[in-house]
Amino acid sequence: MRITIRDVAREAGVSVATVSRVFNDSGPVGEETRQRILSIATRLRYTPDGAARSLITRRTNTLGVLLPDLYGEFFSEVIRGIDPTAQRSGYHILVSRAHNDKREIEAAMRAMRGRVDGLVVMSPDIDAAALVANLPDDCPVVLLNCVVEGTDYDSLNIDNFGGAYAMVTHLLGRGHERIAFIAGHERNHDAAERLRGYRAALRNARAESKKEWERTGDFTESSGYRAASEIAALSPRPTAIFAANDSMAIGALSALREADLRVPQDVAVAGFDDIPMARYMSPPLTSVHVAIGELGERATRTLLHAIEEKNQHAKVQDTLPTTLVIRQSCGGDHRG
Amino acid sequence: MRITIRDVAREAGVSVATVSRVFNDSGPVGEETRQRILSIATRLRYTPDGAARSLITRRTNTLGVLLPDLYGEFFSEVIRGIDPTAQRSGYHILVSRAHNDKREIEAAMRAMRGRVDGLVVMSPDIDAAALVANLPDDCPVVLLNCVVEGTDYDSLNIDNFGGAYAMVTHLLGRGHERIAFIAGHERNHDAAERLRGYRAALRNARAESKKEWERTGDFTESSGYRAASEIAALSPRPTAIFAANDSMAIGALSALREADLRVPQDVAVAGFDDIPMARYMSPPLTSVHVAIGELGERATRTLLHAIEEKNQHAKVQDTLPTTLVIRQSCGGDHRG
DNA sequence: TTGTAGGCGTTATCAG
DNA sequence: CTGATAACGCCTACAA
Repeated sequence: MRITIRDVAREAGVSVATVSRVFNDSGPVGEETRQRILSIATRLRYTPDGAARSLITRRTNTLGVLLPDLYGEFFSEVIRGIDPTAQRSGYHILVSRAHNDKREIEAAMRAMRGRVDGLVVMSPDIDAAALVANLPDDCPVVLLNCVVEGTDYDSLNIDNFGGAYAMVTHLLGRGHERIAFIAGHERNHDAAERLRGYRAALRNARAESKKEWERTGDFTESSGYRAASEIAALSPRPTAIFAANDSMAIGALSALREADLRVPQDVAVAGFDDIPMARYMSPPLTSVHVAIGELGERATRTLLHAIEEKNQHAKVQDTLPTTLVIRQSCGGDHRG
Repeated sequence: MRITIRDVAREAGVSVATVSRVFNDSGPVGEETRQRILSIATRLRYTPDGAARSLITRRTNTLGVLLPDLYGEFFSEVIRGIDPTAQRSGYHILVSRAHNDKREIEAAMRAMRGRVDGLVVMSPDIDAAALVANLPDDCPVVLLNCVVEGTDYDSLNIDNFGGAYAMVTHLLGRGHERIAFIAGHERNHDAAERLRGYRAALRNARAESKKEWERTGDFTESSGYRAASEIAALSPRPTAIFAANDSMAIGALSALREADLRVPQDVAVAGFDDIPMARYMSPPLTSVHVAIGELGERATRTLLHAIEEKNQHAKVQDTLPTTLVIRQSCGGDHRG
């Protein structure tokens, strides 16, 4: 049998109102009474029932987090940014994964409705704004890495374009004239932006570009491996390979090694994300650094703010900057 | 203004009871009435309020997941096993992270109380059974990778001992006589078991063992790097290094490369976990494979079962087997 | 400083 | 097949 506020009240010889006041600091209570109630409550192991409380409070103290079926470091780092931030403000997080399927995501959002005070939605493939339209107006939402037009929603994106642009510019500066690119799915927003950055940098520098230098992978090591194998067989062979994420870059390193090509002497390699493992690759991997944890943290802060303001605030679209991390896989510090 | 079951009932000209029956299949409703209610509900975008529902149902349809501050693939893979399994049975997951600090974990568990129908607790450092004692008896719990004695709780562990034992035996079989080990924190249960497996295999084979061959890391690449650097400087130098997880093994590969030692000719390297990236290392990393996703999935199944049975079932302690994956970092298939 | 009582949105138990 | 109505556990005016 679950013990309720009434049990505590009876035991303490007071009314439920007084016990409630103690647990919410919501009114004056005699110091002696408060202590008695508190000690009885812990003895009875009483904890207010969340459901009952939020029924009347209209607050669940829970943040919904909707993530795509991503794998690897990205997932854990985002959560690592979100959870502590939420906890500090007294919120729990309800996590849900959904494949990038419109129906599935809508189902997930519907299921969250009424169970959360706000939502962080990460859906790099689908037009998230359309999905979010299913939510009640009073449920604050922050869009993470989403395709979003207009200023109706708070949103946070990575500077994918800028990061890719900078990396290609760097490679050009090192004298590379044939730079290949391993892209992600074109439906994926991050992937598309990185590809756009690659193309723009080549175009602006009036550098050569060829269709066959662009290969498409799916962010996994194996797809990077395959793409790099194909690139290595081209002639003339590109002198640099830029992969749209580190996992694919690592797959590429593996493929080049098997093709008996030296990195960076024969082919330079660069990745995107700068996962912790990047620096331990052989050779250490040059990459575009993304502060994934900070992404989660900032999204959470924005969401908490929206909740405070009852969603009546000016929405803000923000972009998280990226930085180049130059290591030996593209020649490193000691120019070679 | 939030729309409730009453709004739907009024609009449809029926009582709330009927609407409720439609949404729960909990009684006979005229087909025509049902359709009318359904269409009105979707038009009004009505969704039952979770709080109110679970107040009377005594079910939250939510599973709590308490994880330590782990990072990398492990985290995402566990969730990847848990979430779909939970979703299929109509459950959400409430995720909480806690450092391996007794107070913090207790706080997290207290906060979950009343908000979840069951709990998956992963706490490899602390005696979880003691912590769980704080929960009400009627809240089913599954312990993941926990130090647990007795049979009072459902629990699931990785065969850390067996995996380490098998790997060391394999290395001995390849002729290695000086095998070093990079351990994890000794407080960590998984780490401790892997160390125990290493020692037992050496002892049972009457192979030499030295205190200086055992180094302690913390499961990060950098700690593996440091430990391997030290090991490389020993003389006589060990001919094999077995790291308690892949991240440390990868750090070790990096250190050996910088010390101009060839892998596997000068020093063989093996890891534990077999993360996806392992096969793309240079050289491809030999490892002990752990089906992390399956770990999450099985834990969830067990928990769902416990919830069905109202926790009145016979508790089961289970162990997930591991398998050796031999790649080139320890000589590979082509014996060398 | 404390108690009383109404209601939050649902489901469940009865009658009809 | 359908409709009242009493819970569920808690918060919060309002009254004392």
